[in-house]
Amino acid sequence: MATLLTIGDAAKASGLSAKMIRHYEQSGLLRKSPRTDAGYRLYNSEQINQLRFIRQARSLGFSLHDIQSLLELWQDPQRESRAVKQLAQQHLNEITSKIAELQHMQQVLTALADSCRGDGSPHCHILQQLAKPN
Amino acid sequence: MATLLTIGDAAKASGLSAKMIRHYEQSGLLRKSPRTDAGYRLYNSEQINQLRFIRQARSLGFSLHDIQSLLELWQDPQRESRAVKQLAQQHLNEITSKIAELQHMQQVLTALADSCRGDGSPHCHILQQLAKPN
DNA sequence: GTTTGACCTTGCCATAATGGTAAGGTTTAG
DNA sequence: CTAAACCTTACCATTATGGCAAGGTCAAAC
Repeated sequence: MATLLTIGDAAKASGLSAKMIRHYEQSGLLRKSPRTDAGYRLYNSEQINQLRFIRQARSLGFSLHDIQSLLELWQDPQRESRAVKQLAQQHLNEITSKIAELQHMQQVLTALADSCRGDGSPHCHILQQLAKPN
Repeated sequence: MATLLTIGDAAKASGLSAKMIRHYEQSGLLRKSPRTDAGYRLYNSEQINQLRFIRQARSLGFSLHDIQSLLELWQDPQRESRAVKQLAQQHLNEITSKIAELQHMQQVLTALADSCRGDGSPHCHILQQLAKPN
């Protein structure tokens, strides 16, 4: 029953690109997959699940480095959920800082844009402000 | 009166790194600066102002590509503030989308983390969820 | 006058994740 | 048999920044 998919089908099934699947293999995130005689990679359903796992973790913004740890934890029956939660919490902290940073930019930039007429005249508060020797 | 600074002092005065100043020059953002006989770059106060302009635009998240446009607009007395405002507005839109994307991650990840005990047991809702064939 | 430390120069490599392209082999359908 | 649609590897590009190395320069101290 072990249906084997070539990389293109594995890509479709997982939502990743074939390019990225190769890249994950080459960077050690995935074990080298078996090949046909012609050298084509083949994926079984367990590996498709791993690819989906990776895609979902990527969609939450985890780095490949973190995902490597997550995969190891996932496959370790002896894992402590503490370790997983800690990874998640750290990543959440990074997300939160990035949001804060972007919101700060957003706030400053909004104020600047609001104070620029945006018409045909050369006068522009945005440029004035950027040019100020703060 | 034209006080000339070497690149290290220009870096200190502008808040950029010497490395980046060279990089900006090499990538066409800045004109090639004059050199001493020994080949040291020299910066006058006008150029220091440009460097500050760049630093401030970078701190608002503008790409170097956008900054090139901003610099050109800044130096063009015939500019229309419309053009500047449009750049700012586009960048603001990108910032806003990124914030939304990060907030979505934050929300999903917070819910996941909250539902993980984070203790010594292997059971972990985070891993379960990542493994689900969504 | 020489040494020394703090500069400066260029050039190359690395990062993170992804896409593109090119040159060539394989498989499948017509 | 041929053409389309796959697959393979290898290399290059992106974005902004940092690091390192090998070597030239300058100023101050001795």
